Amino acid sequence: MNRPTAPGRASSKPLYQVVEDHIRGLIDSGELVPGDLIPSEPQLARQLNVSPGTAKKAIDNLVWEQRLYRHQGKGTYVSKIDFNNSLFRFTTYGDAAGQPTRLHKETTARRIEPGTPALCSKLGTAADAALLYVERVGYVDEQAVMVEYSHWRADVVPGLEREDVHIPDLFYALIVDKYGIPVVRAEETLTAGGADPQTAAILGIRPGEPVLVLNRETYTSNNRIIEIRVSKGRADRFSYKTEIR
Amino acid sequence: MNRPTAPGRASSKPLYQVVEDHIRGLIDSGELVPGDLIPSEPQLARQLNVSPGTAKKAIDNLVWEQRLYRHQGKGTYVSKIDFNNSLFRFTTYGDAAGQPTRLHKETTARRIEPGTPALCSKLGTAADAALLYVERVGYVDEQAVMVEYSHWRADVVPGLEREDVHIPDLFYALIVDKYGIPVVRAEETLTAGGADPQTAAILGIRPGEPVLVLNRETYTSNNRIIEIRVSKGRADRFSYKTEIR
DNA sequence: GAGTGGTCTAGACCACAGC
DNA sequence: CTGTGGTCTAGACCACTCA
Repeated sequence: MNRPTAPGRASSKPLYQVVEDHIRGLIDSGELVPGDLIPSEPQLARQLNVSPGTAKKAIDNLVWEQRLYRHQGKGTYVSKIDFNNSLFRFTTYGDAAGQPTRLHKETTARRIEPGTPALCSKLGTAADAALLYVERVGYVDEQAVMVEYSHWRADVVPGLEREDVHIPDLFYALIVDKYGIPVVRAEETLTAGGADPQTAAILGIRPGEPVLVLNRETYTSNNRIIEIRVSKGRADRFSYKTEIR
Repeated sequence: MNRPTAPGRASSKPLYQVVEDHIRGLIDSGELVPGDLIPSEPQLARQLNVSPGTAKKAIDNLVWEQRLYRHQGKGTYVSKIDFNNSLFRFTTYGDAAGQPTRLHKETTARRIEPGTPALCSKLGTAADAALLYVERVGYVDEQAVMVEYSHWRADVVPGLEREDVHIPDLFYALIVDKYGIPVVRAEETLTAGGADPQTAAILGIRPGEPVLVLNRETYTSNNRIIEIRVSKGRADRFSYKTEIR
């Protein structure tokens, strides 16, 4: 029907990239949200007039990028965000064995309060808009090892300020399941700092002692930020490991 | 010659993984070192009795893992280690613009000295072996922002203790070029800590003030460690950023 | 059994590098 | 010119999931 290696025109882009862009568009536009099933390989191939192998290669690339995942016999889905990739992965540092002990979080404060101009600007709200503030403490073996200070757009999580709404360890499960808000990605910046008095009191260290500081901005569809979070952890209990090649 | 989808026997491993393992073996054994050209796709296919497409897929995977890189028209090579992937990437934090200012390093001390038992054990030497100690300071705009304390197996870098041997900013270029030692990979662990007196004096901060601490172990062929390094950087000048999806 | 992805083959033509 | 990797096609059979 159409010439095998015929690029649409003007040489230009490989066909599999056209397919990739098509899928990426469906995701970025919000037409497909995390957890959705995408069209099957043969369907995509027919829709975009390419061979099945080319459609497969496009999907392969997006699977590599972790934007999609496959399930043999069922289909290919849009990835859900995986906070196990967070830089704030816990590693039992001082403990004898090297196994990653479970971190348990408790909500220690939550309220609606007016946001600072900086926060509101990033969240894309009016400069004096009310925000939901949530403070949570992470424990390992009864010992407080981290604190997180989190600000949300109050309009996207109505009712969450009520004390009787339980916040699970995996905050985002609640957001996705209860509010149906697609959490698409997050950006994290890791650095070190001295403990402020509040943090020091919670973690049981002296003010000024070193802590790891993680800033996170969480995004929903259309590149909108819905949460800004600062986490601080005891330096003797957190570290991050990689391999360079 | 052999049945198309016939797995060697016992169902077992996909053919492209067999090819991957073969190449990985060549690399890990030191038979191929970083920079070497690997056999071409058709050659690999013939050697291992698979179709060219399968060989290509195996190479694709290894390229994705960054163990190989392709150069169209020339061939496929074994990757050189890329320390730009280091967690200690510099980000001009306090500076107005966001451009990554260049970090300049100077060697401030080097000598042969007996290693501690812990160091010698990791480096695989006798418990009291002499090690090469190198101390370097990193500057940005004349300001010291990081220090690195490094220990090397003295036997692999003979003569490096002499003051007249210039150490370039990219230490590893010297190791690879002058000594021909393949630097294969490195492991890094990032955490925070308080500045020790020596570090504090160099960085111009008060002892105990927070610094980012990066531990690195550098590997050559056959999984042998040749260097153990600790880097400490001013917390207000270093950070590490990622995206979670 | 129908549909999905997973593996594998066997070719085609193109673009680039180096002689 | 030859050899390399880069793209693309058109099929085969297998393994899994679900109705």
